[in-house]
Amino acid sequence: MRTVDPVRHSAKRRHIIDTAAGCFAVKGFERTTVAEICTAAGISTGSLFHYFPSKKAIFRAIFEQDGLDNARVLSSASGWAGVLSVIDHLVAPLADRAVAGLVVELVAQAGRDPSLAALVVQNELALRDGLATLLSSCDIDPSVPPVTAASWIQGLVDGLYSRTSLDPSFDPAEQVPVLKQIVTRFLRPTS
Amino acid sequence: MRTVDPVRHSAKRRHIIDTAAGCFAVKGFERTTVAEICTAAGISTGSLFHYFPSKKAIFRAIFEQDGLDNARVLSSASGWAGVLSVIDHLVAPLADRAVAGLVVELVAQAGRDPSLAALVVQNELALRDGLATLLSSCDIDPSVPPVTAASWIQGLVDGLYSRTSLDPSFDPAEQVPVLKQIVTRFLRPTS
DNA sequence: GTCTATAACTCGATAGAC
DNA sequence: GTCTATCGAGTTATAGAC
Repeated sequence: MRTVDPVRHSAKRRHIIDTAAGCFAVKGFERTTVAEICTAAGISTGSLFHYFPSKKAIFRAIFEQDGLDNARVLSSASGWAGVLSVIDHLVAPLADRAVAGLVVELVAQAGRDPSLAALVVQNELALRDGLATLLSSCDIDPSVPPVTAASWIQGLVDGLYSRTSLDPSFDPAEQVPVLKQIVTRFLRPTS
Repeated sequence: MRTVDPVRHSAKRRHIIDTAAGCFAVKGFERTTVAEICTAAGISTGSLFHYFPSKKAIFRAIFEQDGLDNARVLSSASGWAGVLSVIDHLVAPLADRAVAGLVVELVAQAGRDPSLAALVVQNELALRDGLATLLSSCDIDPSVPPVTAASWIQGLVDGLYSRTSLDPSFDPAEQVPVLKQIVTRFLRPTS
């Protein structure tokens, strides 16, 4: 008889990931202690290490989850409206301004951990190719190759994150429509 | 009577800055030793510390120099051609792909050094405002505020750096014309 | 906790420009 | 003669091994 409910297990895992992401975003990776994550998540350290072997593993899991989320959103998107919905999904985390700091932490840690860097590259390429496939089915300017278009959508999203973290007067929520306008004028100049 | 030649002095300073920037770009800040910088620059450690009080000061000076360069280019630019020339200047460092790693180092160090972070913010805002002033004198879409347009040009340049460091198949030199096309379609949709 | 290796930084001396 | 640029061995702090 198995007493473990796989649904509960992954829900709890997800809860720890989300809580830890919030901590890392605010305080950075090194400065966040495992004890803080446990307190914030309302669990014991023993319980946490039942789900993750190390603090690094939690950090890594955040971005594995991110890759899975992107894949899910991509698979349920279609047409030009789908492209815009993927953009919405990519920028949604910025509703909490601190996540711009989380990305900074990611890049910093990736510089010190090649396997984390490999995960980042893998996620980026998967997103690029998924977006490119989606764009192929849209009525976009035929002079722009879909992979180029996809890369630049990623680049614009990167720019939104970068501006948010570097310019205190830059309000990402207010700038999302501008981002979509730029994408639209680039890829569908006549519409 | 002054025996110091200010031209020679600043030329040597500049030489050290450029050499160190190359080292930092390749190996990162912590992993490059001042001995390596000295060897690369063809000077002794004693000489290096005659020009800079610390290794951190050299790193900081790279971005102070960058801010000065940007200000110089901005002041000699005018009209739409000036906007494009500023973009050329901003992306020029990517001719050496390793500099994408230098900005990663900058972000990582800024996270640990508030005074460096302050310098970064100051440079970003100065560039934004300089670009906005330049754009005000251009014939751009009046529905886009110049400060918004300037921020997004910075965002696109950030995106180019970010894609270059994250996607090995992304060739920045080849993508610069695309960047300009995006900016043009965004700000001058009719031309 | 102690030890060692490494790397940032110091200092006194020297050479040469004015 | 004075003042500056240069040198490089020496000092000290620290990070990692055991």
